[in-house]
Amino acid sequence: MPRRQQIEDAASTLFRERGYAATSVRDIAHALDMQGGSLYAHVASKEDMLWAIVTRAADRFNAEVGPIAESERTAPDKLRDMIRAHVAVVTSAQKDAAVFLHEWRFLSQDRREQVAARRDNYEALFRQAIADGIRTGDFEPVDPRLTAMAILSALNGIATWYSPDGPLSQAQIADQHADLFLRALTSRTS
Amino acid sequence: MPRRQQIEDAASTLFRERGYAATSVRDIAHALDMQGGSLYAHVASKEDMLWAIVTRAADRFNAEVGPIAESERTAPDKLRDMIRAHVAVVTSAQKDAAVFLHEWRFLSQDRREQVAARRDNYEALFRQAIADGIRTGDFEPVDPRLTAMAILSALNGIATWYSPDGPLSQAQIADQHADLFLRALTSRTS
DNA sequence: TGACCAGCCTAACAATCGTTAGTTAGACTA
DNA sequence: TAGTCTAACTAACGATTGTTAGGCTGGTCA
Repeated sequence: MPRRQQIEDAASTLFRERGYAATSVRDIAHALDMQGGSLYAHVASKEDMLWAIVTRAADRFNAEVGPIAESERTAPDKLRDMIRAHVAVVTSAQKDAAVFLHEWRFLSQDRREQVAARRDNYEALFRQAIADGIRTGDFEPVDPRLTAMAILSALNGIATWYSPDGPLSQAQIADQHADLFLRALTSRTS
Repeated sequence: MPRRQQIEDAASTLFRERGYAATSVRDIAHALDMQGGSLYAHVASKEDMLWAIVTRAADRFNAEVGPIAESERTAPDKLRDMIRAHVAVVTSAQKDAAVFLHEWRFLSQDRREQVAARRDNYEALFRQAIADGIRTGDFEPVDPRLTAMAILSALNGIATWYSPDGPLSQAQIADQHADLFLRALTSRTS
């Protein structure tokens, strides 16, 4: 594994455990048996490491969920698979996802704005799927914005407590969440 | 308002905006037109301010939701009101709630353990209500632990985006969430 | 063999951190 | 009036922060 990625991985671990502001450059270097200053042969700044992790995670979410959102199928089927894909990213790239979700506010202003924009686009995929389902009558007439936020908050919360050693597998967690929210959305007067 | 509480309020604002680790004691003092060292006439340490905010928020949640959880009524009615009460705290004590939810990990180990224990007790109220509803046949046979976590993650997420100036009132947000999750839980073969 | 190069080291920088100590000005109280 | 309390100040402490500069080492390639 290239050195640069080892550094980002170590940074991701520590940023997740202690938070960005409470993690020193020397902490990251020490995790790799290096000296603090040596990091700067590979990285321009501390914020660059955070930026790399955040974009990496954002790319993952878009890559996994985007194609599903753009596919042609009924809203319930689509939303179910979007939820599953989102959970898959949260659990399989857990460290990056957690850093992405909680530490992005420590980026510089313009980078922070980029993240906010990407995040809004991403949330719009869920809003749109929900709105489509309401239009076709598959879903109850809920507020798409509020509901999308509720779903994503619940799914993102998984990053906080999930453990690969836990009693529930990735797939079980994903399916149970998908079931829960589809039951919440699906009209019962069908 | 007593000076001590003014300090905690200013600290709550800044801890929420910038995070605990990225907020200096001098920042807090400056927000009150004081000098950094002057704070220590009122507060023993920076961590003490965080501790005060965190316990204050935890007390609020227990005070509002606890009595409902202990009351005697059907599971759906109980859970609906628990959700409403939780949302009411999140929206009305937003700053404290956000600090409680995101910054408690910066406490010392024993205090952190106290918070973790209280948090687990609190989540158990929701787990229990869900389990009761399943036993009586009012709710679908979901995993109570996972479902409680999903609900609380969604409700806590409100602290991130809620604004009193937004288009939705506290009550609307609370009701829509309650509706959503009760629909998700309520068996349709009734 | 000799030049090159990535990878890491040491040492230091200016700034900022949480915290302490000693002091001062004004308001209450005996 | 003298004494005490409150709330703030200034100045400094040792430690740690992100970052930079310059030097050393081991292997790669001509």
